[in-house]
Amino acid sequence: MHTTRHTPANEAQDDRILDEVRAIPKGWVSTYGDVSPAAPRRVGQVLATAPHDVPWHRVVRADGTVPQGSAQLARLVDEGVPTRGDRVDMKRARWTRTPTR
DNA sequence: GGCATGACTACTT
DNA sequence: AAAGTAGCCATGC
Repeated sequence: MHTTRHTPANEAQDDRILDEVRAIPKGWVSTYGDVSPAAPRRVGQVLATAPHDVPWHRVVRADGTVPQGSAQLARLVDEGVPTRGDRVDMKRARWTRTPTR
């Protein structure tokens, strides 16, 4: 099927990633693995160049640590995300998108 | 076209 | 609990 269309990478995949991140409610967080199980590293690379309407700070590591340090943690705390020291309390803050629909 | 890099994850010591 | 190792996808040189 003609492989990729026109531009770098599967634009669709990157778009889907951004869409997932936009869907994370305020006060909650998601993990790279949740956004893209097959390519968690891809998520970070996309977020690095993502538009400002994307709540990048709501994406954290699976163990609750935040890649962007205090800058990111401060935003999360400000939104009411439960934290434990310098990491997010994943038991309470991890958000799973709405079930298959 | 091969090799290194990155906002990762899971498994093993 | 912490550190090391291997696996993963796409990008850039």
